Amino acid sequence: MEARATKRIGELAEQTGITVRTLHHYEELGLLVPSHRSEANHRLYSEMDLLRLQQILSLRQIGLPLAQIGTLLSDPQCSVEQVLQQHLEWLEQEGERIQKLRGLLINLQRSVAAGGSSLEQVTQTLQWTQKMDKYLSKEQQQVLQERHDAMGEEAMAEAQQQWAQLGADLMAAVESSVEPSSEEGKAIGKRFRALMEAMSGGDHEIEHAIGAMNQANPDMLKDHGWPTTPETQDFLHKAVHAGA
Amino acid sequence: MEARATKRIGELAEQTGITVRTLHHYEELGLLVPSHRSEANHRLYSEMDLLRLQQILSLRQIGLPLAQIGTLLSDPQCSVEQVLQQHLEWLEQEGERIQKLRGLLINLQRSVAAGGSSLEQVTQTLQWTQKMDKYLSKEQQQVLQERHDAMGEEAMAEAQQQWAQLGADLMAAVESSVEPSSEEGKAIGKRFRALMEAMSGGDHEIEHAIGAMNQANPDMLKDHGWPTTPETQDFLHKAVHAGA
DNA sequence: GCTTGCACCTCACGTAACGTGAGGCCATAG
DNA sequence: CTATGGCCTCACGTTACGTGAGGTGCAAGC
Repeated sequence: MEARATKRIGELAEQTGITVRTLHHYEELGLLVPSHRSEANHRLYSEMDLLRLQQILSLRQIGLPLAQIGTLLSDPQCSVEQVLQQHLEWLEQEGERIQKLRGLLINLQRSVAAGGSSLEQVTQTLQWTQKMDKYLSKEQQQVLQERHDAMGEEAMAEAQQQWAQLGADLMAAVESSVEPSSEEGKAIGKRFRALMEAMSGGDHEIEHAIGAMNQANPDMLKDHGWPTTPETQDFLHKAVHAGA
Repeated sequence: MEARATKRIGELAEQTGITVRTLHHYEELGLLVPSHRSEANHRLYSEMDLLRLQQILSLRQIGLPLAQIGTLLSDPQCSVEQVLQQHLEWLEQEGERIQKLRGLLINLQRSVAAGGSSLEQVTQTLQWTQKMDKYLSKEQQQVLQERHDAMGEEAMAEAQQQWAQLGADLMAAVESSVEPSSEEGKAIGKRFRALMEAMSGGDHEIEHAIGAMNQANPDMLKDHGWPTTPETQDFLHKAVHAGA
């Protein structure tokens, strides 16, 4: 019954492809305590120890935390399937998170390539997407993204231009006290509707969400030159209503 | 030019949805140092500070480490695109790693569902897949996996049975000093070839890799009851050669 | 006036899985 | 006799904070 422990720590480390420090660490955690010590207090590992280490490394290989491995190896009541299932779920969540970040970064790169590369540009885009996440579902975002992609360079630039022009006209109309219900007012309302529909594809939920988003934080629009005073808001609302 | 700093730390934290401790932390790192302190030594944040914090949070949102954010915000020479590109590559590597682990875990769950749920079973399977990774390319593994899947339950069980029977016969033949070149020996060789081809689909590279794998660590076979003595190895080699 | 409560302050330890020395013991090779 | 090499035991550094512990300044209620 004498289990002679022959392997020294360096050999064991080399055989299993890990470092000496890692074995030290596992001993600190109580994961793998060598069965013997030499008279010079050197660690001596037995075959059993080697087997246990192989188990540890196998479980580590799939990304299990060492604490989990410890309970798995010490507590026979611990269900292996359950641990695996749990870990798998964790992995899938991590995967989703990574993919989400990846998508975000790719979008960001496109935006940087298109616009400026300055930090402010990046921050703007990021805050914008953050708001998008808050107000629009993934499907709705995808719809917008697809419509955006389908437009092409020049169409985008033109739309941009038309929004800017509409904003200026709206501001001027309010400035010169035009009636929202007048022909001029209704024309502005119709132009707004047209641009909005071109953007959302006529999806009213999307339009509503965008409205809420813009209402909640006007700075985003203001930074793009769109008027955000209560008067312009009110005018636009009435003009759209009158033009319908 | 008097930039009055009005927001206290609690308000700033609430407005931006982070904790007070996080703001403390950012100050320790030098990421966000409030522009003023009250006479009671309370932190007072200005609008500029708020903007900087929003930048920090935006960059944090995409998973950038705080140190990177710090250099981005302080060193104007630091290229934003480059950092983004680098981070994207990092993310993709992480994603691959996660997917690989996910696949491993799913395979493992199937194996556990099929065989026993004991820890030893899991470790065996893991070590086996590890060796597979070492000796076979992804494509080769996929070929094996597909053939495995295509076989179905009973066919697998039968193959398993045939391998076991062949192992026993091989051992018995060596035991009773049968000549490898005899009809009985050649029969064993042919049975071996047949089973091997059924497994690999006739791919010689795969067969060679499996041979190397088994040669390098005989324990895997031994644990399945396959004879691994030099004599049986030798007999099998000659018998296959004679039967060809 | 005293106490309570609240927002704030400054340490300082804990987290996961080791890496990386620092300083010392023991044994063998030159 | 010393130089090297393997081993030993601390012990700090890493990431982005969480979580107290113990103290201070300020307003309100008793």
